[in-house]
Amino acid sequence: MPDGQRLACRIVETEAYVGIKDAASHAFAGRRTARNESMYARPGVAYVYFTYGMHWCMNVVCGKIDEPVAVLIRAGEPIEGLELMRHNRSASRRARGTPLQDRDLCSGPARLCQALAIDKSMDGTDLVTGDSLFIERATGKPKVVRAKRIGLSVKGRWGEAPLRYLVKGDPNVSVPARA
DNA sequence: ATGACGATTTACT
DNA sequence: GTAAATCGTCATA
Repeated sequence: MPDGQRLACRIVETEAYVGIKDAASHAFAGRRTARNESMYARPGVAYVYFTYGMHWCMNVVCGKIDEPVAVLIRAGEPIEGLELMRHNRSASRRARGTPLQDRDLCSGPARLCQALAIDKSMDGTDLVTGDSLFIERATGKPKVVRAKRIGLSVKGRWGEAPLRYLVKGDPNVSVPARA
């Protein structure tokens, strides 16, 4: 990070967007625009997009070149640099808000990006070889469960597909697994 | 050029 | 539970 402080979290929740057939994907039906160009890049690249007029979200591109498959990073467990994360997060939270808990730092796709200071400048960077933003191999074998994806407007097959993956029982997930 | 909308978050009733 | 916040992007014309 700019001031030398390292920020780290353990990814505990993701969602897959599986190509041009996926009606919920930004690349549905082969849509390819300036915004989602990174989805067509080589695997390991970050696809960072802006949404709702105020939020950034990050994906990891997983498909081959020209094959727009990506995984949205939806939540993480804060590991390192919590102080700076709190600062990053409280910047946008309105003054009277409730105190920021640790679990509020990275428990959502836009929250996580805000805590880690991820924005458009990270779009298209390589998360495998990068040094300013990167992903490390996981340690341990968490129990992972599947669920329907969150926040989609599409109905039917692609709205119902269980393409969300989350660590069972982890308090940092954005929305608890439904019973 | 214009209008509708969004892979969300937050506050409020 | 509902609704506001807020603006870049994209489809249509």
